[in-house]
Amino acid sequence: MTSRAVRMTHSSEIPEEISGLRMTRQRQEIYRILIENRDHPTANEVFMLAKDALPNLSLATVYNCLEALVQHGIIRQVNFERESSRYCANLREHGHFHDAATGEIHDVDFKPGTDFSKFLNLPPGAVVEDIEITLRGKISTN
Amino acid sequence: MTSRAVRMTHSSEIPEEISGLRMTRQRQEIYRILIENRDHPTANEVFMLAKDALPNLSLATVYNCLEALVQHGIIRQVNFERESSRYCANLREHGHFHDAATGEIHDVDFKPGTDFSKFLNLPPGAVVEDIEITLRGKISTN
DNA sequence: ATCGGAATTGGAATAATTCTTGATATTGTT
DNA sequence: AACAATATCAAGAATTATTCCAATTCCGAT
Repeated sequence: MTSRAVRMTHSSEIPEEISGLRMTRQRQEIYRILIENRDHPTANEVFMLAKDALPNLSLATVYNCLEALVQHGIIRQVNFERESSRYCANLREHGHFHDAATGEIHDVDFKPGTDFSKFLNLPPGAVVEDIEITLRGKISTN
Repeated sequence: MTSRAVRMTHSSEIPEEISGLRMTRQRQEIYRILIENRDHPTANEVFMLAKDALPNLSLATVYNCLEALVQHGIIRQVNFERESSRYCANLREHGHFHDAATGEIHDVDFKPGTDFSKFLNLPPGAVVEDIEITLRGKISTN
């Protein structure tokens, strides 16, 4: 009873393979870190978090793994301004709110059934494949 | 009869000063290029376009000028993925549509009166200062 | 005309990411 | 199980956009 996309291993919660991508120890660990760590870490932050499980991991490998996971639609890459890329295991369609005061990034879900392109004057013939919504502001605590 | 924000020079269409920023020859030229050139050029593209009017302009100056213009709200900086920053003299609130096939970037106006934050589940207390909408797709010609 | 602060220049420095290469590991095939 | 083919990994070099820095140069106010 192996599902089409995912094959489970006996020893771990993370499958051996996800949507055609072989889940090596490095990829598993990096994916696990992103699942447990929802604050949109950078490649370097992932690298540091992974180091104690995989002491001789290299940063290049972190980049390779993140790239592979992104390419296979397993995680998302998030860019804000010209800062380092951040990575995110939340695959729901969502935007990001950047708290200018703390630097924190919060996921922002779209209210169900919202079609943003309805509110935009798109160029004629435009077919939208992807929409990215990023908000900047602060969180007032009063 | 000098207006508060803008003082005109006799020889050019571009004011000597805009919202408190002294418009030097370099800043004028760079601003002029962005007004005439609505395809969101990069700093380097601006540099090349400005070279014949200002032969000994340096790229660092282009970056300085663009930064000054952005800081004073005279132009906008636009980032897409991890590509070079692009610059844009269109100050209307708008998003960007990236044609994946041609690489072109089209401005996308918001339909009047649209409040996008109404369709987002923002974190409690969030005060939105800025919203950025970027679409990716292609333009079908049939 | 002079003085001081701002702007410009050119080159060096930085930082994130990508590339390269050789070593290892994994898979499919016999 | 052995082998070849392929994929992955590690380490460091290379790249690219951007920023920094120090030395002029420019401009406006006195």
